[in-house]
Amino acid sequence: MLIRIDFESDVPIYEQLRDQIVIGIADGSLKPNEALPSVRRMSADIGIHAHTVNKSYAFLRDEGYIIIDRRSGCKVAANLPKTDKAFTKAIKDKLAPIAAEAACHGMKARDFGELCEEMLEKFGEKKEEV
Amino acid sequence: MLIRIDFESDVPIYEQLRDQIVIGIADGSLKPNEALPSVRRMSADIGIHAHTVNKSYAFLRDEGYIIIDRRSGCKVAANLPKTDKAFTKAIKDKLAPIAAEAACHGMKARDFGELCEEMLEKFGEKKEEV
Amino acid sequence: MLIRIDFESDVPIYEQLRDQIVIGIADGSLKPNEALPSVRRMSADIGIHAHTVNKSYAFLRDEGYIIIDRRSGCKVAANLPKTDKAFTKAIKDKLAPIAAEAACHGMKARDFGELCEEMLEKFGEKKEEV
Amino acid sequence: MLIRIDFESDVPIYEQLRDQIVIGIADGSLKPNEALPSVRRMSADIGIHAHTVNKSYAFLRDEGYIIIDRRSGCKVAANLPKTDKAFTKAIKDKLAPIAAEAACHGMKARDFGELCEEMLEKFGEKKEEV
DNA sequence: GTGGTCTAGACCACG
DNA sequence: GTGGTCTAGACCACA
Repeated sequence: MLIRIDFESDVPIYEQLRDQIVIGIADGSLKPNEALPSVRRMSADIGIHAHTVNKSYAFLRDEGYIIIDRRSGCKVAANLPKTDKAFTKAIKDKLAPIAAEAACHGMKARDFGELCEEMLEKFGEKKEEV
Repeated sequence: MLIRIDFESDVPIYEQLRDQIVIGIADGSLKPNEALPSVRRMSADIGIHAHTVNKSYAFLRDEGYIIIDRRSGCKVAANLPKTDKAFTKAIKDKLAPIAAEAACHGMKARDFGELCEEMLEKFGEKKEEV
Repeated sequence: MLIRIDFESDVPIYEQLRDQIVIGIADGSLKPNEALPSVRRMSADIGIHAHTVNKSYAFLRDEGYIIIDRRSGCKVAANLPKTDKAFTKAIKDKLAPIAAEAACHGMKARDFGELCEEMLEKFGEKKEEV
Repeated sequence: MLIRIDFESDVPIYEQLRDQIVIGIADGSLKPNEALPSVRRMSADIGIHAHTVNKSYAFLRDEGYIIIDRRSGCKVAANLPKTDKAFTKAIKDKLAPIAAEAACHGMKARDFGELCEEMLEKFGEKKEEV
């Protein structure tokens, strides 16, 4: 699980870290029940404050991606959350501005759909390799 | 062109406004060459400071969505930017964390692709109605 | 004398007009003693307020490029101002930020000098053609 | 790094500040990777509002001169932007009105070229001293 | 009328 | 501590 943070990005570091862990789970680099590096370890590895790692982990826990156990550390949740109505709505809200940008730039609905589909497929492929 | 700002949201107001204008252009509520409300007018309408509106407009101008004409204020660009390599990459970067979330929630690539495709189609439909 | 104004530019229109007239004098499109279009005519031709043309003309007069005669209209000055110490200093001040940009972008002094020299030579060539 | 702002000038303060920082980078007063004063510090030092400094910094960032690091504030970019076609064109556009003025004042192409060359050379000399 | 600049000062997120 | 956001309101240049 390689984490790459762009310190010059306008995206907060804790959010970049959270995103990359979610991507790691999606593509199988991180498997259910697999242990995550401890907060201290992770912060040392990528050179950021433990505080910041903590924030990312807390978000991931609240979203159901990971389990934080005071004694045994963190691990990826065995049962990842499922797609439900609320989740679909949340996804749509996040997608709306991006889809609008694509539409303004003259992208065809079909092409956009395929591009999105491919992105998910890639996660699936990587997962099988692992 | 109805603008709705969520003052509770952690998304900056100027970004919400920017997003909604892009969506407005995408769905045809705002047509190329159509005039936008003046900075003062918009700020009064939605109850935010003129500075904030200004910032949104400046972003939209830099991204090629609107034109700020020295004589007459702001209007939607006649020639919206086209899809190019850089844009596709930017879109993919924005999409990645969302796609990963969907994957983690067990969404099928096919379903995600269709969901995305439908979002763009909706813009097209609304546009034709207008 | 063809005038082209970019209404979307952040450079004020009166300044664009002033600049283009100076360029016209430099390249010989406008010769000493030649009459300029009246304020009214110019404003109608390029579709801007007479007020704005007036401002440009007033600047040009103050800088010694043109003569404004209440009765006979405007004409290019017969004796254009000469290079003196004050002018050289003014030029340098305007040049400084541009030169600094060039330096930061790794441009060689020699190349920058040649680029500048060529720009002036072009004016001279056009002048001879006229 | 001494900053001098002319509050009487018609050139916006944020632009004066931006220009002076670019000049500072050009002449070596500010070296790549060197930290810039924080927004607050700079605003206190030169007696202008933090907003105004912020605007200058944002411009410099967009132009590639400085890096805004989420952790430690601002520093001069390690890899300054290079001269490309777009940059050369931008330079020419900025140079055109100045060159025209020089031509009107009877300056020889050769002299103008040398004057420009010398300006860049000065930056180089100062840089070596540092 | 328009957008742009600047100030003053509050508040927040980030690290 | 840092930069970023937002408000409030003054003032200006432009057209």
